Amino acid sequence: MISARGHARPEPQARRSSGRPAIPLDVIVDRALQIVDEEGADALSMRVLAQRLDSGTATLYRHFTGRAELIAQIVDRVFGEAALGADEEAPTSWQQACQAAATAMFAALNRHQKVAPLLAEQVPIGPNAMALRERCLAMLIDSGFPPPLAARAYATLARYVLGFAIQFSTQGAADGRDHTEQSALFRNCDPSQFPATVAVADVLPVPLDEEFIFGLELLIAGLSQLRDGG
Amino acid sequence: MISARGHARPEPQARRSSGRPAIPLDVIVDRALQIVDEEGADALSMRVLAQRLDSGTATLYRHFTGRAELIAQIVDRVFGEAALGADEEAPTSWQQACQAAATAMFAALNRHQKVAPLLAEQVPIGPNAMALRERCLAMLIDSGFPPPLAARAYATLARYVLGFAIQFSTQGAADGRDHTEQSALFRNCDPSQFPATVAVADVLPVPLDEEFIFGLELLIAGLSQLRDGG
DNA sequence: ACCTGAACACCGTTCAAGT
DNA sequence: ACCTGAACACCGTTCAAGT
Repeated sequence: MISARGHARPEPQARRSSGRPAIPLDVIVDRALQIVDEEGADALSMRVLAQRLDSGTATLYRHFTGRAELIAQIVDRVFGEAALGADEEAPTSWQQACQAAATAMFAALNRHQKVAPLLAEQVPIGPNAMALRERCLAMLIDSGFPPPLAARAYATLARYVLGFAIQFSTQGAADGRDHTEQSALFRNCDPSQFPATVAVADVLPVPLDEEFIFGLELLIAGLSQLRDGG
Repeated sequence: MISARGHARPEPQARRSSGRPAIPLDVIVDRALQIVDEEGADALSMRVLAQRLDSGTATLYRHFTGRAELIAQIVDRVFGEAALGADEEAPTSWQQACQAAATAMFAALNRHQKVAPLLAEQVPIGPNAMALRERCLAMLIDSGFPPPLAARAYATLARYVLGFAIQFSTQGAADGRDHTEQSALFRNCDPSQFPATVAVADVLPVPLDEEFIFGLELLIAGLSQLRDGG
């Protein structure tokens, strides 16, 4: 309330007329991620993004060379969240560290379910993605993994997380098929044609995070054997 | 050459004028897959597909309710190839059967590298995908896996393959970054900022199929332990 | 200097009109 | 009955013209 109407600038934050208060890049990426979260990746067009920012499409091309770069920044923001999540715990073993990192990435992609398909469009080389990869690889090497094994371990874990995260984007999506609906679909198969499918559908739905942990522990257990001289 | 000019129909196979020789659905899907293979998923538009078939976009909507259904059929065709590949070997253990199935799917997606992102758009429920899942689940249950374990095992393997296959679509793609170029990119990182990344990049590139087998064997070894009472 | 409306060449989808 | 041109409401991207 201090000097609320003191040396006020003309039009404190009016409707973004023709001044130069360029929109900060963070705000653009925030809004873009928001659109993806709320309405899906298909809903993110340069036009609607510009509109949400009270701007024009041409203005966006001042910040990004094109849609691909915008998407790269959205993806890297999610990697940033994953890095934060992985930091929360102080692991005492490389097994715990791997589990924490993979789970943090999984959680970040869970929070932003519609982002996963965007990961398929390009190899993540944003700063947050680079930092996260470096941290994981360094941790593995420090834990006694020879570099070739560390490389394979990281690649395997990363792709496992990605494969799982993609499942998010097809659940509760536009086609309205979520995880439990999907198991209902399998349960209603012709039992004479698909007996095994029906049998496991009866035992489903398994929560997705439980399915994720299941395979993650398999991989980590396998890595343990390899490292300790399998 | 028998009666080559006998009771010839008018215009043997001329330029698809206004007759009713409806284009067989297989041909449409063939052509669509061909476009995806050759020019990428983005190049597959209803317009260019119609053009390649000497037809119009509206005609396509007689065979498919929309683009989504066309894509579903393309995806299921690839599952069909995977099923054929898995059939080629007569496995003697569930471990071999899992390896064969996952490898066949991997190989099919390798042959059709640009198809992988399409898998992210919907849960595969085409006939070939259903049949492959049924076969795998039945094989696991027959091998003594309790249904809940079989369900998790299948989900884990399926998502692992998908996560790996997606990597295909980003290599050699429009951005011209392939697997070896990518490792070169990592090798050229700032070594003081990314020492571990540079260290493993020196030891790369690992062929993608070797990376794939590495994690696959980890998963199968882990499943063995679980089933035989871990 | 920075922003913008309007254009260009595309999309998926639909429908009245043709044969 | 089946096919089709042309339209509708969108895209990403660019550029001359505004302030």
